[in-house]
Amino acid sequence: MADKVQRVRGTQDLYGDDIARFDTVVDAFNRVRKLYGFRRVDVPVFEFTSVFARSLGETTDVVSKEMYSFDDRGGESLTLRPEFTAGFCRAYISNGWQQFAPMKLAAHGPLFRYERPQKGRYRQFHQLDAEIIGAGEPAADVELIAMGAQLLGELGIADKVTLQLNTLGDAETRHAWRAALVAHFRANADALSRESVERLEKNPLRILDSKDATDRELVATAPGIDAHMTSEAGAFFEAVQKGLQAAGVAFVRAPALVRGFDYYRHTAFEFVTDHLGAQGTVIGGGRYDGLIETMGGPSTPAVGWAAGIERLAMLVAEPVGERIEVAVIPEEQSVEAEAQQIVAALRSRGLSVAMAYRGNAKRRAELAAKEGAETLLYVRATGQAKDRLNLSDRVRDGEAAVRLLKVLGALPEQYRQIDGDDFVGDAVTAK
RNA sequence: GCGACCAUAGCUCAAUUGGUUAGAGCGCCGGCUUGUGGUGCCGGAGGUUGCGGGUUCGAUCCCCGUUGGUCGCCCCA
Repeated sequence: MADKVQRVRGTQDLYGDDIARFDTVVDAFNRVRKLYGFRRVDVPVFEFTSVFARSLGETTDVVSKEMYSFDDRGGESLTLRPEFTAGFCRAYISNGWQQFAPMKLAAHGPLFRYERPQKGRYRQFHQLDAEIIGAGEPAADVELIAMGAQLLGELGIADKVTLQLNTLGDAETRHAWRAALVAHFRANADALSRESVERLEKNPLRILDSKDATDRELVATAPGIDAHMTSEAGAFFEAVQKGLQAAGVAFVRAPALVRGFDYYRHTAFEFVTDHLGAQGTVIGGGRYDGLIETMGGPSTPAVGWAAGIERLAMLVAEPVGERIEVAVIPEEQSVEAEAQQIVAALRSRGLSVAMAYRGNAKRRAELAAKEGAETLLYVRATGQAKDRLNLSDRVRDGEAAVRLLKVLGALPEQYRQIDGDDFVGDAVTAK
């Protein structure tokens, strides 16, 4: 139905558990990136189309058919960012950030790609992103990957994820390897899947991670990169592996692991899981030493990764939702003003408070319980100030007394003489 | 861009080989009960079965189209 109120395909309305999981991931990222000295940056959600077209490669699917591009009112072609890296590099060049190099940067936010939605894949999706710009040493790769590993550990999902590591070599290595692969697959082209025949022209490295069964047989006999590695590239990869071992980061060598975008060199890695169906990569990244220079900036080595927030969110344990600490329940309308004063006092002392103000006393209590409040404070219509309040704890676990005393201490002076008898189900004495 | 499966109340699902007023639970609204309270009971609102067409005496059920969802291919984090 054309006039139906509906959201755009591939977008999400996040609420409740969904957004709680989302926040769990982002909070952990912010905690961990500080431990490693990565500074927050924020770059625009849209850039000139050329920023992405040039960096990702004009022929890649992302650029040729998945970007949200549009002309603005001034006639400029703009594009909603399909990834973070290109924007980071553009900012690095635009702002002369080489004065700060090496920079360790972190960002998170929405990205946009016009793809068919499926599990773990959306048209507006969200990523965490970490980059080290201006450091060409293998120790930078190690630090970056170690941060990813620690993030997964703090999210409690390290046991569901494996780090796959490979190298794409330097330019010379990559060239030689690519030529050998093309020769190998071309010789067996008639046994190749139709998609892989196309890939042979566009991106032959991608044949290596084809899911087609017969492709996989050819991949198994395909030449590896190691035979084509220059001694410099080999030494670099060796140093990365040694560093990871020293840092206690477990990994497996994945000789068929390649990257989607043209700009990657040397280290390539993915943290993958088999818990998410077809979209198993949870963090993916690598080194992109030539990118900033090809975009018109100074020759700058760099390495980075991106992580799918939605994918990580699906892996983390059931989150505990946000809870109200105290529910204030005025027995009837006549005491609502008084209840409002108490609510204001409690909130100003840092307690999260909800006030029930609909229906009869019974209904109000139900609404309060629904907020998940641990502590209930009833305000009665009769008696002295100290008698009008009744404080009870709904959970009644070992911490109940602590919670009750906390609320009591935050009450306005005239209410503090509340009777011990008014506490329910525990031994608190308030006097 | 390609393929498979799915589409019933706000939500999760029923409806016996196509059969007459399409049901339940939860949620929502109202009432009663309950003297420290997410209880129990009663009642109520809410559906042109995604949309359009076809077959049939008759379609939630079968067929075609369309829109949307889910999963996979592709791509990629």
